[in-house]
Amino acid sequence: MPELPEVETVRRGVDAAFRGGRISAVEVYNPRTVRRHATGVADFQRSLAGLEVTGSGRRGKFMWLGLDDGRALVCHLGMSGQLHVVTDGREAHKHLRGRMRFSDDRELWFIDQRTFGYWDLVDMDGAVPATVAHIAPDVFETAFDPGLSADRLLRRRIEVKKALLDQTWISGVGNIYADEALWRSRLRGRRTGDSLTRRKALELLGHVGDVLTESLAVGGTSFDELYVDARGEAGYFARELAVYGRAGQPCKRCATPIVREVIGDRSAHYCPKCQR
DNA sequence: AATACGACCTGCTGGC
DNA sequence: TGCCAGCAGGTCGTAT
Ligand SMILES: [Zn+2]
Repeated sequence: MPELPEVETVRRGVDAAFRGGRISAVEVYNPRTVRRHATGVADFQRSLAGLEVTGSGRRGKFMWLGLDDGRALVCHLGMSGQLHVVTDGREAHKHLRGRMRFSDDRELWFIDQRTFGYWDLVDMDGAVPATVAHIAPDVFETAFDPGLSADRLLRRRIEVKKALLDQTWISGVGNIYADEALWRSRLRGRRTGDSLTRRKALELLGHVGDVLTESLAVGGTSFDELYVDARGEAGYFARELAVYGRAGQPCKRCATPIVREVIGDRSAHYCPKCQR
């Protein structure tokens, strides 16, 4: 569920709450939460206790908290993950997977219905954690090079929709914003990368940046309680969506009913008239 | 190298 | 009421 705007919204909330904070104890309630940590749950919990959160970072949908031992706590939200700043004594959530207590007794809760999200403690590899090094820069990073990215897309034989979901090409785009960027570009997701002009590829990348920026400005997209920010607040971009989840409803440009199809085992939504 | 596909989960909805 | 298929904001490992 959470794509770049949602993850960035969460990161900002967590950073504001815990930058400079010291971790006193960590509890993991579902071992899957720490499945990527090779040395296991006990080592994970023990290693974090006593460390200070020095800051935070994000690349695409991967976010992390920087720690004063030089490592990072990588947090991926998967399809349904949330991080909540808890300052009261609220009752445990049904999908509470992990809990981190700070020295001032505030807590960071990881709630995740489907358990595709995870926590991991990893060494840094330059600017990003080692386990994030294979992910391409997102469109907001200074390392992002639109010309280079466009050129790479033009050499791809896969559908553009699939390329947009490939986090090793550009990161941060998921199923919602892929469909929205394609609609804004008047491109069908079925088109292959090598069928685009360079100009069109650059236009697509521009729309990716625009839609992510606009969504972030209103806290991201929330359809239900599965996505809320670190304070439990919903985002408001759902009302701005042109195609995602709008099958059968009129295109906002030409009133033709939006069509749902399947590309690469994911739903895809488009206007059959004004997307080619 | 690039591409394709199943696996990993829980829960909700709609049809019979 | 029960049961089952289908669907959901993602990524990774393995096989071609
Ligand atoms: Zn249209």
